[in-house]
Amino acid sequence: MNKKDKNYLKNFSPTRYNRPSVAVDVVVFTVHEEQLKVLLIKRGVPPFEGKWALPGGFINKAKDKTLDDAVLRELQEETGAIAPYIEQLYSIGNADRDPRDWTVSIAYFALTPYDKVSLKAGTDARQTRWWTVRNTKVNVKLAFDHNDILAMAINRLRSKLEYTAIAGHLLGAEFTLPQLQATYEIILGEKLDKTAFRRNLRRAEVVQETSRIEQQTDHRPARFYKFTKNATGMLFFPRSIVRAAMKK
Amino acid sequence: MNKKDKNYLKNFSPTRYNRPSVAVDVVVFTVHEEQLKVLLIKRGVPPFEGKWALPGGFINKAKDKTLDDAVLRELQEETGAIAPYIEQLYSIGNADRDPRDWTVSIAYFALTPYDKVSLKAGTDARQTRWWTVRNTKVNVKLAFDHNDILAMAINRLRSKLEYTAIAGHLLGAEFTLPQLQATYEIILGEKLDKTAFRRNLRRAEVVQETSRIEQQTDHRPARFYKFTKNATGMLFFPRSIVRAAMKK
DNA sequence: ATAATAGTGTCTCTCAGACAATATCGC
DNA sequence: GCGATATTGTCTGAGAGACACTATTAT
Repeated sequence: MNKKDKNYLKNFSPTRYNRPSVAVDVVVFTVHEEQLKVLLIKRGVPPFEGKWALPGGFINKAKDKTLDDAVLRELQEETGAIAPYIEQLYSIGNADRDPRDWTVSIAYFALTPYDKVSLKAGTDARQTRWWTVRNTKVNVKLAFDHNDILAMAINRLRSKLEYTAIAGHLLGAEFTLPQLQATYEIILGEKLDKTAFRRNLRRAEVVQETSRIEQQTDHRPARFYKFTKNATGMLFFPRSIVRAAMKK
Repeated sequence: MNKKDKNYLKNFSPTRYNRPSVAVDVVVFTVHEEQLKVLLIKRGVPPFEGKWALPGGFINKAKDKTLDDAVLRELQEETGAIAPYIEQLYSIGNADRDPRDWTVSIAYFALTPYDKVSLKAGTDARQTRWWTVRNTKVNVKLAFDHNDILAMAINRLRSKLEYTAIAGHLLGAEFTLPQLQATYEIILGEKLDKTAFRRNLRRAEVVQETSRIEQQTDHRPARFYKFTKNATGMLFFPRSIVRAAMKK
């Protein structure tokens, strides 16, 4: 920073301009009981009091150094959840989406295994629970434009499954290949070919055998696998892992 | 909105909380003289006075109804450009990127034919000009974290060429197939196979013949084509149009 | 042995990439 | 015709999708 900049900053007032509000919202997904689920909270304060909404809230300049900090903080505060995978989704901003003010929401989407989230029934009247996703919707009208954000997140999730292994973040550290394939099928809503699925996994070198085998099945037990790298989110397939989904 | 909401809003003060600043920035690309170019402006005021930067600026709640409004307004005000294709890129927000304040920037990227932009040398000291992109960079250190945003935009542009026809927005309404292929090759930095390129275009049904033919060439003249739909940005290929680029 | 699911082998048909052949302009 | 580039045709190897076959558990 040069001298002129310094001088300018001395006279700069951060509150001089009329600013929009800035919030972050998170779409947290999991898969449980053969269904794709999304984490929602019931709002305890206006506006939209009593309506279900995505977890989120306003940036706190004192607590948050970055946008990502804000997302993790809100998620922790509102749901107690720590999602192993988070990525930015889209930003929406306009004069009408929040009755209080011109508001920008930076939306994120996150993936977590079902059993990593313990929904403590908050001390206040607020409720948190998983809602089943059907097609690109939940069966409830959400606060603000959160139905739109949810639909976007679902589309992003589906298209990312085409060429990444991020669905692994919905399972535990070790998983069987039938489990992994079932996860893909649940989210995509269609059956995949076993041979092609495994061939693609093998070629992409994203999973590796463990010595562990399923116990007490009434059929041939499956072997457990784990992902090869820490950065599961960055596991790209050389070709689409679910080509079938691209057909139609 | 219910009664309780209304009552709440009456007492709501938009300036009560300490908010971050919100800006939009645009990475405008074109192709000219066999090179990918990006539109930059020289800053006329602190901070980073005299440094080159992406066009952009703060949201104006009075003038802008939406984020997209803000982008188009800033682009028009600062460069006189009207880009036929704009999409949101990414949002960056933290305490350090702008010395004035905790700032969120919502970055966009845009495509335009070279001759659609007339760079009027602004009445103030501000300069605007096209800079050549080499690899994922321009040969200058930009203000703020704009080098990072630029790199992101270039990567997004390249990967979008794999499966969409958006490069068409860099050309005029009518273009020859060799021109279109050359545009892809310039941006991707590698030669593409002519047969495969045309076969993919044909299968995707994204272009259609016109009756116009090149004039005064010293070789066989090429036919002009146009895109089949208005929404050129949404032209998806059933397969990657430039498979070669995925090899390596 | 049977039921049930895990895991593998293999065939076929499509298609990407390579390259050759042909077409059409100015000179 | 010649040089240059546009446009089309064809061959070949790789790989996706389909489906049959083998493996391993409990009963």
